Amino acid sequence: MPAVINKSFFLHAFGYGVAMALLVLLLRWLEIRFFIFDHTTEIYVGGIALIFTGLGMWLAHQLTRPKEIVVEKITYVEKQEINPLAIETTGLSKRELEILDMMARGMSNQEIGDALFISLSTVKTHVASIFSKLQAVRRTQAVEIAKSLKIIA
Amino acid sequence: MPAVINKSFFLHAFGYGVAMALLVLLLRWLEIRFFIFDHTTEIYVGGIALIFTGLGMWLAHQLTRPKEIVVEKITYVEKQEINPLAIETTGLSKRELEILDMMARGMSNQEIGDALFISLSTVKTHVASIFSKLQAVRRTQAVEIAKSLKIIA
DNA sequence: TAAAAAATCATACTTTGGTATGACTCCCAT
DNA sequence: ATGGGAGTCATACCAAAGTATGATTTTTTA
Repeated sequence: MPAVINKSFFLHAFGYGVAMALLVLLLRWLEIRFFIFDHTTEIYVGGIALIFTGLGMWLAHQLTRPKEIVVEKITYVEKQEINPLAIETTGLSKRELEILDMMARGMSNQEIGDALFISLSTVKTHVASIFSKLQAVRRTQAVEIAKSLKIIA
Repeated sequence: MPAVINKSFFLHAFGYGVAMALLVLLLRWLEIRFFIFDHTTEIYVGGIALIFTGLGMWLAHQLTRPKEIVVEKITYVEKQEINPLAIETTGLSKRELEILDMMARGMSNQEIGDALFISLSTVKTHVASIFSKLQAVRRTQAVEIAKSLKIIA
């Protein structure tokens, strides 16, 4: 709506201009009818008026145009954020999430176990649980799913 | 802004009315001077031109007064683009890159072989070559390295 | 055209990954 | 207090992944 306001305003303003011109012409015409003046001068003057009105508008437009432009730059950076809601949905526990993250970094089960001071068996159990919850059958697949779900970065 | 448009429009309309009245008076005055004091037509026309130029400029000014703000929204989206130069550096062949991409999508060696109509052995050979070139020892690691190098998306 | 690089396949072997099952402890919530 | 979830560990087995080596064919390139 606000976009067409100016347009309608312009139409109204133009309408006023036209109305004014018509009124002047009407007055002139009435005058002519009484005093029998030179028609050509009136028409000539009317044309001059119209032309210079347009010229004035164009001039003003040319003069004020650079001032009207306000540039607002908005920068959106798509972050690789995690989605806590998605984590809730999958039902992954804190430990599982931790191990999933380490898997995504290319660590082996043994390395994960060593880093977390837990046995390889435990890691395997967690991994199996992760696969189950993410409906994956391979760790690379689990990582891919997790990333697509924004569970991990 | 849109709420005050109608109000300001009426003010403008009133302004137009006053302007019209003044204009008519001015024209009358010029006319009187033209006929009574017998000035040249050039002066009359020149006056008309000046007046209507001013009118046009005023009109244009009125039209552009609600300072139309041009909002230029520039959106930067950080794309996960691939870096061809990095691929060059690693020396990965076209086939290896293809297989690396499939690995990243969680596919097994067998699945990759089936998809590319090549044997499991060939896939393994390619995978081994990929690991060597990316200095990885596991596929999850290779994928992580490849992604960090922007070799794959 | 000959050498190099890429792509293919195979066989044998080791390592890691993944599945299944069962069990133990701890915590907290009904 | 007790059942259930979370975390832990183990054993056993099979599948998949990864390593090593060698070979053939195709394609590229110097």
